[in-house]
This record gives sequence, C-alpha cells and structure tokens, in this order.
Amino acid sequence: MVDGEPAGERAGATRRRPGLSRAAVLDAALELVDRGGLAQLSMRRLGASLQVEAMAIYRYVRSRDALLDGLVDRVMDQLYADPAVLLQEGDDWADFLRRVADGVRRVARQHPQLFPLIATRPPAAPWVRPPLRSLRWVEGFLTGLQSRGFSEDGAIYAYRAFASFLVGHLLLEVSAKGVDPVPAEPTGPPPPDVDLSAYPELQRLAPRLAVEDLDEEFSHGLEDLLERIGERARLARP
Amino acid sequence: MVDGEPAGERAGATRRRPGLSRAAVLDAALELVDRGGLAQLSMRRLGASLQVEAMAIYRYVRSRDALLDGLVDRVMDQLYADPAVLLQEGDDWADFLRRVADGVRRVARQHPQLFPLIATRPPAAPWVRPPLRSLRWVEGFLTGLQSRGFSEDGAIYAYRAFASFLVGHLLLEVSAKGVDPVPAEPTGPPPPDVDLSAYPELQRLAPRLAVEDLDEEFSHGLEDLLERIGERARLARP
DNA sequence: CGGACGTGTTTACGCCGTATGGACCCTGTC
DNA sequence: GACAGGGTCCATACGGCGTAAACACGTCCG
Repeated sequence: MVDGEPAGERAGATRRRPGLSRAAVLDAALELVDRGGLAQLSMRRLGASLQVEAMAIYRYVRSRDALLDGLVDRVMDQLYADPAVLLQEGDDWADFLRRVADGVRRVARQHPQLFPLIATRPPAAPWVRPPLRSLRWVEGFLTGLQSRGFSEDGAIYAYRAFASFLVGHLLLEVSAKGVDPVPAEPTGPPPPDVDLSAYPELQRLAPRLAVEDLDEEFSHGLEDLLERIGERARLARP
Repeated sequence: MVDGEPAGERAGATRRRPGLSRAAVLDAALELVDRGGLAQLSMRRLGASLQVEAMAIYRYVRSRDALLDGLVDRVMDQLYADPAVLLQEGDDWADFLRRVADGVRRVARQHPQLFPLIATRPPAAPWVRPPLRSLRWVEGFLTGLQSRGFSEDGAIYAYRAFASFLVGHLLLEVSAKGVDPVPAEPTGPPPPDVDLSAYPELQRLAPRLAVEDLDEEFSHGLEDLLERIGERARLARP
C-alpha cells in the first residue's frame, strides 16, 4: 500500500478478523485452482482472496511448493474421510475397490486442475503410488483388502495395479477436457479445431474417435482389473 | 551487461556464431530440463546456455508455454522416427505394440523430468491421448493395427487402452524415482525416510512394498493388456 | 502493568516472462 | 562498389513473482 491508511485503521482491521488457519488457506487456494488453474495460484492472489498480504500465508505454509503438497494432501484426506469410500459391513473386496475407484474419480472430476498434481507430485516414499498417495491411504487400502481375505502379497499387488489403473484412466479423462488454458474472457472463437488434411486415416476415423463414453470405459476397465486381481489372489492362495 | 564491452566487440561476437535454430533451442532446453528439472528452464537460463540473450529465443518459440509444447512434440516425434518402434516386416500386432511400449518407456526413463508434461499437457484434440499425443502417432498407431487385421473399432479400442496403460505405469515409474527435487548440491544427509510409527500395517509390509521389479511389472502388465486387446478384437471379428 | 507471543504488514531483493525498439550483418540489386 | 531491405540478436523496461527480514500491533499471562 503506497499510500496506506492511518495506522489505527490498519490495526483495527487486524483485530476482529476470524483469523487465518491452515484449513482456510488451503480451501481458498483450492478454489483459486479450481477456477482458473494452477497458474492463477500465486501467493499474492491467494493473500488477496483472503484479504491479507501475501506474506501472512507463510505462517501456515512453508512455501508455495508446500502449499501445493498441502492441497494434494487435503483433497485426498477428505476423500479418505468420505463415508462413501469406507469399507462397509457387507462389502467384499471388489465392492471396496469399486467404492475407492468411484471416490477417486469423483475427486478427479471435481478438481480437474489439481488432479495432475495428485498424479505427478513426488510421493513421500518411492513405494507410495499416486493417486493413493498418503500413508494413511496405503495403510487403509492394504488392511481393507487383507480384512477381506487377501494375502499380504496379494494386497500389495492389488495396490500397485489399482493405482496404475486410476492414474492411467483419470489423468486422461481430465486432460481430455482441456481444462488447462483458463478461459477467463467470455471466449472468442471456439477452438479452431485441428487440421487433419495430412492424416487420411484420422479423417476417416475422427467421428468414431470423438465418441467416448468415459463412464463406460472406466467401469469396464475397472471390472477387467478386478477380475485380474481376483484371479491373481486365487492363484496365490487357492 | 551493466558495463558493456566496446560496441565493436559485441558486434564481433555476433558475427560468426553458427546461429540459433528451433532444433538447437529445443535441444538446449531439453538438456536443461533433464539435468535440473522443469524449474531450471527459464528463458534467461536457456539463453545463457545458448550464449545468447533470452529475447533471442522468441524468434523460434512464441512463449515459454509453446516451448514446453515444443519439447513434448520433439521428444515424441523423435520416437516416432526411431527404427526400433517402426512396424517391421514379420511383426504381428502384438509385436508392434510391444515395440511402441518399449519405446515410450525408454523415452520416459531418458527424460523423467519431462514425462509428466508428456502425460498431462492438454492434447491437440480431446480424443488424442497422451503419451501417444501427436496426430502422427495416432495415425501411425491406427493404421499399424489395421494393417495387421484390426477392425476400425478394434484399433480405436486398443489405442485408448494402450495409452491409459502407458500413462498409468510410466508416470508412476518416473515419479517413484523422486526426480523432482533437483539435488544440485552434493547432497546433505540422505532423505530422512518416512515415519511409519502411526501405521502398523505399513511397518510390517514396508520391506515388501519397497521391493518393486518395475521391468517385470511393466511387461507383465503389458502382456495382460495385449491379451485383453486380442480377445476383444477376436470377439468383434471372429 | 510489563513483557512474551502470535499474527499480519512493510519493505526489499533477485528472478521471471515478455513487449518494444534499435543495432548490426547478410543478401540482392544496380 | 553503393545501398536498401530484411533477418537476427541485443538493450531496456515493466509488472508480477516467491520469499527473507524486520517490524507493528493485539492478546494474554505473570
């Protein structure tokens, strides 16, 4: 503020603000990312959206990088607490995996701008696999499967295959939406489409390529995966 | 240059440089990314590594963002030109897919810092799926499979499943290496490891979780996928 | 009442991407 | 040889960025 308000005013402004908190910071950051994309998330803008100077944020977050990690953790932690993904009384292992898969997919669709980060930030340990990337998730996943009869190795195998499946499908699903560019203005001409003149086969197949039922593809792929995992578990411990 | 050299000197320096080119710019940028990570790639540093002022680069690249796209394209184009991934005389469709999978995996391991970009940058059209993300690749992939007896729908199905598989496995493979943080200095203490005390199951299983034979996992997953694709193709056109 | 503590502000530094305009060389034409 | 034109690169500048450091202020505890 070059021409600041009188000191008393500033002090007064400080007094009865509800005050920041790590959760408030993360929520505001998440909203900035959801509308506008990662590029919109700067410490200064985040501060402004919280009615605070940028530097105030550093009380709650070590650095911008740590803020991004915090976002990823928060979103996945919230999912972990979601009753819809918890292992339920009557569930068998396949029901459990379906629940988790649906939950993660919901996260990906709710936060398409964040999901690439969930998928690509370096995990805490090399054996942790995005998107199930908190220790809590790994623990919960492995115990969940073992409580439904999986061997240790079977559970580990399932964890790996399951994580790869989710990343593979969901990353493509959110990137297909082309969420990155941040429209912002009321949009000029719609994207000029692609010039396929050099690619005869694509010209022929473009209509069919464009038809994608992502719901169907995801659940079909998931059932295939479950079958593979089940088969493997049966082989290992008949 | 605050205290510049005499004008004649500067002019002289300009005279007999081989001159930039888009390829030289991209190669230099790729090297910066490979050592040091994306964060190291700034226009100024890239200029310095080419012995040129940052602004000179803008003759060959519209913006930093376009530079990133250029990197992704270049790497994947080079792969497309690699004889080892071309469809060969005696190949059946499965051989072809194995070639491509190996090639993409090689790219991921050669450029682990770039691969997340290959996987996550918004593609040219919504039906283009990373990492096979140039129109040329889509065209080549679809014609390759059709030349080996696949129907149009079968080829499209295979394209989608194959791309998801590659992203899922390779992204995890490169992120597991924890390439992001840019060591730079001779490294202080090795990473302090994770505190597992709150996660009994993880403590028990950590040794087994840490054992990963990524080669085996990749090729096993690939063979599973090929079987699924083949089965689907057989169903559709018996 | 006085100090410690926590919270948010101020200021400042160095880096970033990039718009703009100018300096220089090369080339082609007479 | 002279000279105009265009291509290539440089110099400068602007606004925004992340963040270190010192500081102001309100609160609470003795």
